[in-house]
Amino acid sequence: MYKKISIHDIARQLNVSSATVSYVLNGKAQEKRISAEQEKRILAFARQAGYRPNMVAKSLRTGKSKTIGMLVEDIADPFFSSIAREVEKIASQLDYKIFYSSTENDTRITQALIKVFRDAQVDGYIIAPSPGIEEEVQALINDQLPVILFDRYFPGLPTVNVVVDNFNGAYQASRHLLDQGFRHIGLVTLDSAQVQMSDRLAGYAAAMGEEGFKPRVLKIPYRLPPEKIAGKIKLFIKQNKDMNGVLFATNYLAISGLDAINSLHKKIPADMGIVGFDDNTHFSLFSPAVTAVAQPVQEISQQVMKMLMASMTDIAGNSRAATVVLPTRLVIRESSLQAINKKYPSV
Amino acid sequence: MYKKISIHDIARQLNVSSATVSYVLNGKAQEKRISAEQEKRILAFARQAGYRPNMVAKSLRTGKSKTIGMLVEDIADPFFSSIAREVEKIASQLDYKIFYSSTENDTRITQALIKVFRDAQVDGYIIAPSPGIEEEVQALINDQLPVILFDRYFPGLPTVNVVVDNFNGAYQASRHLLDQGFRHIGLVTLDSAQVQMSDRLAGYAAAMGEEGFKPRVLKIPYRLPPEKIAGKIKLFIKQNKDMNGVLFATNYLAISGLDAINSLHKKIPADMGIVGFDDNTHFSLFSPAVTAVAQPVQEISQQVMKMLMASMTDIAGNSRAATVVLPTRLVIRESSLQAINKKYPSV
DNA sequence: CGTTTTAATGCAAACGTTTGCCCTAATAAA
DNA sequence: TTTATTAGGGCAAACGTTTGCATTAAAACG
Repeated sequence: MYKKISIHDIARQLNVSSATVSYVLNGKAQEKRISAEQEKRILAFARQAGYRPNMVAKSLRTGKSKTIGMLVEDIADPFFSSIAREVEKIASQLDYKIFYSSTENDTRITQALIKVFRDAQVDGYIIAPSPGIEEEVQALINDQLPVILFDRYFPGLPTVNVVVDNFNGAYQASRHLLDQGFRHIGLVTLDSAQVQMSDRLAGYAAAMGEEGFKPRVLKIPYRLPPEKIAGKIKLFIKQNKDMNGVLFATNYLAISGLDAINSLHKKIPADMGIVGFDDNTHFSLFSPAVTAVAQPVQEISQQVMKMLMASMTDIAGNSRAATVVLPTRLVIRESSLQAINKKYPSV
Repeated sequence: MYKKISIHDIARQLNVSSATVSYVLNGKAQEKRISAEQEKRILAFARQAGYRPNMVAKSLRTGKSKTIGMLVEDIADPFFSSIAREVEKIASQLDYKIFYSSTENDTRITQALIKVFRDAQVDGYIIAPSPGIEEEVQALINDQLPVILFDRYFPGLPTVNVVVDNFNGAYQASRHLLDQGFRHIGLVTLDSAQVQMSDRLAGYAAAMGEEGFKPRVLKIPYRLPPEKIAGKIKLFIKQNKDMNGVLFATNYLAISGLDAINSLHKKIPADMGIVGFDDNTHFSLFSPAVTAVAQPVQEISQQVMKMLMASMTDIAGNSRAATVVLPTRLVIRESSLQAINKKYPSV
């Protein structure tokens, strides 16, 4: 195995101490009053010898790893992977590396992953928390470790959170369907008590309430395979004969929902108007194109990184709990346009 | 800041040496003949004290980081993100963590990222190489570092590669279009000399050759925004009036292509049959559903990890260069069915 | 009873950095 | 001429492990 050159090797070759080399290489020559001449020599030698610092040793000594641990629900989910992409871009500019892992929204898995990150001494945590990890998150806070939660959070914990306005997103989507003349609207959501889901439910319910309609909600268990989801949705539709609109609370529920509606030979939007939560690159290519509540991926990522960097540079624990709420954007496409409007398919 | 307990702390408390503690904690008690009694004591104490090893220190001493660096073209691309997902799953079972980064298929970026990984002392590299990084890859090989290339590779380099049979994939797709009666078929591909692309081109050309047709190829420059891509494709179609079939060499080219064809008001597949390379969860929901050459994501990931682990456990440099070629699967949907077949839309 | 073996453990170096403190010579101040 | 200062840099500990090489006491051997 090849051998990398160390700071000591440089020191020996140049007859200086490794301290001097270290100072120079860290740009502290001035501050430490190393002569300009030495500085040149050392820099030149290091460059020519292809010196590369050993980050591991550096980490051991400084306690900083220049690494961030990021926990998402599923890195293959387009929402999370596009956030990961943006976060990575910003992180690399700031000279940070990222460990990603998928939690599958599972408590045990998430707990284990947090442990792994701790062992690896990551400098900061970016987490889309799964249910039941309040204690672990609290422990991170207690240990003064920088943590940002995103997409959802625990209302009781003093964390820094970055989320979208789920209530309004769902409210607007529901209002839009109502305004388009769909009166009997159902909500297909996850059987989850997580805040992002209950907010969406509340937003939907609020809009229904305004019209004096009572909500009809289908809650799908987590980790159900797509066919089963479609099956449940079919049943839901059959059991609500007069339902002529559906709001889907997540990306993949909408996908399964489309399947279900198609297989019932209902026409969208003639027979049923639909809106999905969380936009998708492909929704515009579906036929009909699917209306969706778009999340500002780039802003979310930027806020996450901004808040994380703030937490990391703050004098330990100085960063206050806070929740950044970003607006969603309703992207109106064909799937939610009432027949009367379809004469002008300008969208 | 809180302070984690170290092996020395345990040793002190228990009046043993840190060596003993280390042995016990690493399961070498037997081998090092630590008495069963001591073993119990130490294990019990460590557990109760919540001891967690410092991976950084461990890495420094052993030279192993239990970390893998993975370079993909774009983590937000569903193909790469789903591979990342599988790889992560296997890796975590093997107790490895993963750094992912997106190269954007850019030489400079990739070079920089490889440097970052080297500095971080990753134990192995999984790379979807961008053009122009032959030297860096060769350098990794020279330094006996475990490297697996996937999706594409450099035919000249003695690396371990995991790819799909791009030639046959494209050949079968082209044959399928021909067999469905589409005679004048174009290929929309990337302006890239990378092996996966040239293989797809060759497969397409071979099928055309069998029928005595001459290929018509549109090469799209890298990193062109979707609208521009669509524009070029429109032009391509206009300039080839008799063209009635198109094979798209990548996922996102197909997406832009659909846009282009729609805006020209051509009907798929009546006016034009199409097939995309690389399947997508949503292709089945498009209207018409899009035929695609599916890549075996799971197998790719498994092979990648298998080969990587083999490289890592081999006595340095013992792992021979090899190229694992996995078959693709043509998923036939409506977009490639000639009118005559559409009477039986059984697919 | 002297000599080997073996069982059970300890010592301390090493991994490559960073950093608080020390040292020496020369210059400036008094 | 003393005494402070300053410039320029070196020493060595420390970060938390792992591991080659002792070391010691008891047991086994001859």
